[in-house]
Amino acid sequence: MNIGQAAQASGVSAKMIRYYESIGLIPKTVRTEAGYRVYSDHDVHTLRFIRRSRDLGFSVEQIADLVSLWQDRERASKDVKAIALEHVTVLERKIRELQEMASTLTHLATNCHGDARPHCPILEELASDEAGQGDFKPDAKFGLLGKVSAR
Amino acid sequence: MNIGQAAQASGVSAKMIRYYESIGLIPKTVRTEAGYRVYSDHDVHTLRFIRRSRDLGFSVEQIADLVSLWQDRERASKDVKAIALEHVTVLERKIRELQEMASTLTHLATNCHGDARPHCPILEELASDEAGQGDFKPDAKFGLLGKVSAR
DNA sequence: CTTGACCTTCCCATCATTGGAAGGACTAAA
DNA sequence: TTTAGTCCTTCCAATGATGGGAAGGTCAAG
Repeated sequence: MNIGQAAQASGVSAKMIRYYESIGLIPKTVRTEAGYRVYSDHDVHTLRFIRRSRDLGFSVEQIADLVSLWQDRERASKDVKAIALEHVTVLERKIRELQEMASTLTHLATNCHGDARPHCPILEELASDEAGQGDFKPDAKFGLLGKVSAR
Repeated sequence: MNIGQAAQASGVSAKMIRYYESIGLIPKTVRTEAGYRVYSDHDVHTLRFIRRSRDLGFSVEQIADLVSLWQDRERASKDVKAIALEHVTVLERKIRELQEMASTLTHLATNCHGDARPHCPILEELASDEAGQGDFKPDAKFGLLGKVSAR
């Protein structure tokens, strides 16, 4: 099976398959004489596992751990559970941060007439000198907005 | 006031102030003879407005619009409200996506013994051939995970 | 033998932010 | 006045996961 077919069968784009190979998430495949990558059903199964993990928001690093646990028949289920729960913690923090933003904005928008006049509580809040959200400090890098999931 | 002081006073890092200037979010400042950027209290006020907007998860592009509305005494509050509500919509979608991930994972983790034995429903789910989450497809680029807010 | 669909590698862009290097400017103390 | 230390400058790179696209090789069908 070529990379395109493996992509279709797994739901992981050919681009990403090559990327995952380049970073070592999946092993280098066999190649045809012409240099084409060749995939087995087993490889597709692994790719699907990876896609599922991405859909649940796991990072590539976590996925690497999950894949290796998956392939380890001696694994302890607590190791898997720990990764999952750790991720849940992160997800919940992000959810709370987003909810705080949304509720603040919803509140401000509710108090904004939304007409042709210039008076606007939203701008007033953004421009106010007070602390506003107080100590609200999302985790720096890749904290709240932006990429939440793949695909 | 130098850039470092403006950074402290506004809560926007010196790095980001230079960046915002480079992309045109804020105008180029006056410079001293030696090339140092000089900031006024008014500039700091604008920077604080920007930081607040970032804290609420607005993109730089949206912030540019907000700043220009802020500085426009003829603005219509409905234009501001539209930006805010549009953003709320996006936030709420992300929240739903994250909640879906979290609840799926929590459910799976609940059914996982989390002991030294290898049996693990989490891995089983990730490895299963069924659709699993069905048509769950977060918006591609910067969909759900990752950067949710600045700072 | 040509056409079109596929594959290869390589580089670039995204988004906001941080880090660091190399070098100049300024300030306070010796 | 020299020196140390802190600030400033610009420029380049990395982050994380992904897509876009160019330039060129391969393959199957007509």
